[in-house]
Amino acid sequence: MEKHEKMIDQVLVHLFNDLLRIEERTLQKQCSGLSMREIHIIEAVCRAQEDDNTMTVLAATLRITAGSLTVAVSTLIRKGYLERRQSASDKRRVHVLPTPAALEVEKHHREFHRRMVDAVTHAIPADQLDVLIEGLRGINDYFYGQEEM
Amino acid sequence: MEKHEKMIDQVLVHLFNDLLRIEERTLQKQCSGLSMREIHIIEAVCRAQEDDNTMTVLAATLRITAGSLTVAVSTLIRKGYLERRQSASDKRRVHVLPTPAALEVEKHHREFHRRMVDAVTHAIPADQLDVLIEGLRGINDYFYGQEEM
DNA sequence: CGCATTTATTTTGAAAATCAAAGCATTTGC
DNA sequence: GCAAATGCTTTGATTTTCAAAATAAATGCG
Repeated sequence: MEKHEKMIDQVLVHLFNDLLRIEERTLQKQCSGLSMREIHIIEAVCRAQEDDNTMTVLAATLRITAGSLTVAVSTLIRKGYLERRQSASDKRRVHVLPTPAALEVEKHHREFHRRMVDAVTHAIPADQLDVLIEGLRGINDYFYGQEEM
Repeated sequence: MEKHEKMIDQVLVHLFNDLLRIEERTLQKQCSGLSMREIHIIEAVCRAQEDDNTMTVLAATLRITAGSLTVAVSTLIRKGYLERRQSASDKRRVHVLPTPAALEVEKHHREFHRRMVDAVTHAIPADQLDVLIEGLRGINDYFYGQEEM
């Protein structure tokens, strides 16, 4: 690979692998007693739209089985981060809701993301930001355009 | 967040999360019978320099304990992907080596990376690649500069 | 309506991943 | 040489995960 390509590969794989790891460590430091999987579940619950917070939808979002999610949600309820509420219109459905403790976790999470984005916008001159954005959008489109790659 | 910032966040977190997932799915399709952890271990073994393929070094690279690696390597040996070889100069050390089957897995892996990089270089005009790389390097520096964030 | 089917979730049982701590063998340093 | 350090494996326990079975509710069709 050429120099440019090496750099891109480096960034795609190692930087972003590490970013995820740093995110994990940062959040776990602030949310002691929670595994990363649990933090992700809390995140998904907090971000879910009204009516997209059922077990099946959340499990699909998190890409785990509903059975796995049931177990995880149960322990998060025991730990005081989530609540179950049966749907009134369809009693089979269970809506999962965040407690204030969960919202606090999500606040840390959003704060982390904001700082990450700040790091980018400060790393590049404003007039080149557009170019960067365009490039990123290209990558985005490419990959979402052919997931079966 | 502004539009730009949303885009950056989207790319940093979701795209690259998804990329890792796509990579996993692609490789697992081609290397049936291997878990993602196993594929990562094979990758690390294939890429390790001579003498960096000992248990302790590999475990550090993979960020798992030596104990976990011992178990995983044992099953990969049983499956025919790896070999153990005791160091002649220091009999405590164990070098882990890939079999031809492992090299084949790694070939798929490199091929995936090459296509990923191609996707990027095709998505962005060559003259703008530098800006992108500079931005990414900025992220890199920022995060490695304050890992204790 | 009433019964079969589908849908949403939980439970169960088992497998895999992981770790910390203990154990073993070898090397290093004094 | 002997104590301490090093490199690795084993052990025992915990966590995560899944597939499949079980449960319960809704839907559809005759």
